[in-house]
Amino acid sequence: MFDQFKNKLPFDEKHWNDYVGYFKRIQVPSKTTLLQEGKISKKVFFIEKGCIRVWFNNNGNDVTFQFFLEGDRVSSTESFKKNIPSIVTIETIEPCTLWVIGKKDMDKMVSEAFEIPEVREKLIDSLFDRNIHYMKHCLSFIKDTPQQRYLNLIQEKPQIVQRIPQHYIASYLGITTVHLSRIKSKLAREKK
Amino acid sequence: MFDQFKNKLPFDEKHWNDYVGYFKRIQVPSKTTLLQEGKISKKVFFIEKGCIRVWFNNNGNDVTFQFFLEGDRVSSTESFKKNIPSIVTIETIEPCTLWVIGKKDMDKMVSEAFEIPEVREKLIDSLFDRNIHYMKHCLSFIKDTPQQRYLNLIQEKPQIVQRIPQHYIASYLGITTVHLSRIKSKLAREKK
DNA sequence: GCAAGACGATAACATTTGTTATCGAATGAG
DNA sequence: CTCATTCGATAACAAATGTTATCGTCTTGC
Repeated sequence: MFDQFKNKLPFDEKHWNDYVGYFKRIQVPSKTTLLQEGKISKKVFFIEKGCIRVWFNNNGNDVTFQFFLEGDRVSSTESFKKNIPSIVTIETIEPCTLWVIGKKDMDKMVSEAFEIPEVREKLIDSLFDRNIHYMKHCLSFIKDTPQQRYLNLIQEKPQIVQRIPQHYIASYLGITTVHLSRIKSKLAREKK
Repeated sequence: MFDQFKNKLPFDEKHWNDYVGYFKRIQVPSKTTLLQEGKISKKVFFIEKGCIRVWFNNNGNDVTFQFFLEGDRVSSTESFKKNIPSIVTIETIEPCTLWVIGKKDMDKMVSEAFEIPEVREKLIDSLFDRNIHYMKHCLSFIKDTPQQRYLNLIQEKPQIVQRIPQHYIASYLGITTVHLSRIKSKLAREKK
């Protein structure tokens, strides 16, 4: 059942039995807050079913920063790692089935993983990959129009556009719902 | 003389003598390309004097992504780490005095640093810090107006606004030079 | 020192994006 | 099932931002 998260876990397939007991399966309704902004993150979530968004509070109106779907790992990484208050809120969008692991267990896993050179290398690589991902995300805001960003999103994560309420997508793209609506209708018109 | 880079180097102060020979001091004129987009990065630069920008090629017009000043370390991190073609170009803005280290030496330093737990921890922390930095940079494009981003830049790196040509700053902020000019004159008017 | 080009300010106009309001369809609680 | 609420589309208008062009100043190479 962990097939889904294989490449998101800091250990090798053959060690599953050692660690599987660390994880707890939970079900939560939609709009559940998994981590509140300002709190210190003590858990990491793996999504078996459902979707989640991570958002920032920008004096009152929320700014959606990332979406997560089945097979993804979700946490406020920096809060979790450094024991500092999270700057983001983590919230379910749909009813979710999640696997949860606590900080102590996760830390144990990670530190043991670090003893194995190739696993260590994989973990560090994933940090670099995250960096590259964020860089490109930034860049997209500088060089692309909102319409282009919307098209990119459709291309890269088509499920998101289908499953997720439009106002979350608009805030993710950095525009208003009205403008997103305009973009959609313009694209539909051009398609004909 | 390495005081300037103390916290950017992957080893402890007391090991300087072991490594100092790896670095070469060079002087280059302004507008020198230190790494061309598409090439694989084999060097890391440390700025003793001068400033540098990192930019993306966006079909013809360049998009400045980051500025670096005295004391900063500059490289195309992902290209350097993974031996893949760089997506960015690194270019001097002013005549620069730099310290350069090649990949083989750098790798040696890093792998040795990883044997020392507290240095390893520091290195990994810095990867997380980079992540947080990029996240916040992204976020700024979603939630702030160009004027606010300009004010942030003045606050965080006042030197940049003073030393760096305006068209680079405009592209860094994601706006045109004309618009930056408007923002500046508007701010000047309001100040009076 | 001079000429060519780079740089920054500004204006006029065009386009994009935000704001507010309205409407109908979809959704969810009871 | 029904009513209240949420969600998405659309319109009219306002504000922000881009485009193009012009001008004067400042660099820079020669």
